[in-house]
This record gives sequence, C-alpha cells and structure tokens, in this order.
Amino acid sequence: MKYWLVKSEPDVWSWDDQCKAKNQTTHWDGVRNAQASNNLKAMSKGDRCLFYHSNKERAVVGIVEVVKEFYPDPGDESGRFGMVDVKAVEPLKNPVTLKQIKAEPAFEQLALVRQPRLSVMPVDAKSFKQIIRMSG
DNA sequence: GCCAACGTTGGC
DNA sequence: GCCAACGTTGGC
Repeated sequence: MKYWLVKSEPDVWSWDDQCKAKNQTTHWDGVRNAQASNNLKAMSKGDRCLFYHSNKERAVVGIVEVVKEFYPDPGDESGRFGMVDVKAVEPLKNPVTLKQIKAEPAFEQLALVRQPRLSVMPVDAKSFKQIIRMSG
C-alpha cells in the first residue's frame, strides 16, 4: 500500500463535506497540475491519503482511501487531466498542523514542506504513521 | 525551443 | 490582504 497527502481548501471542499457525501465517497477532481496529476495516476485502489486543509487551517484532518483509480475528468476540456475517487476512512482525533510538521526534523524531506504548492503528493509509510501517531 | 509575462497557490 | 514561489502561456 502507498500513502499520499491531498490538499483541499476547506471553503471549497472540506473534510466535513467529504463525510457528508453519499457513501462518504467523491471524485477528487480539479487537479490541473502535471506533477499532481502524475501522483494521482500513481495511486492504487486501497491506498491511503492524508486529507489536508490548506489556507486558514493548515492541518491534516482525516484519512481517505482510494476506491477508484485514475480516470479521465469529463470537466477537463483539454483531456489531459483526470481524477480518482476517494472515500472517508476516519478523522484524526486531533488535527496535525503544518506548524507541528515543520517543527519536526524527521519531516524535512516531506513534499508538504519542500513543495508548498503541490496539491497531491506522496508520503512515505514512516511519515504517514508518524503523523497518525501525532494526532493521538 | 526559449524565455518573459502573467496567473495561481498557499503560507504568513 | 500581501507576496513569494512556481507553473503555464504565448510571442519570437
């Protein structure tokens, strides 16, 4: 199993919205960046993703699971980009903030820290587990 | 194919 | 709300 982190602006699509969706499942669409799109393509069914709120909150708030692998996004006129389907698994007991992550030297290599503008990124298993541990 | 101009993202 | 970083676009 691989691990990832996906970003969303909570004003646009929040963890709460994800949980209220039918079957807690939705399309992770709207990604219009080549690198992020490549990461979406590399996802496999069953992979877990940290759900991160950008902007005001800046914290990992929950975990989602990939339930459908990459397929074309009909909303993309260029035909270059696609999406995956994700399902809410569970919320973090306590959100893990960007501040906490940046304060931890073990996360220096994390794409979240190194590439602040990337919206879909891989997370190694160790870091994934550590973030879960930090959430309580 | 290069690069300047421009737009967008996201942390602060 | 500002601005730095960076991706994309379009003229040449």
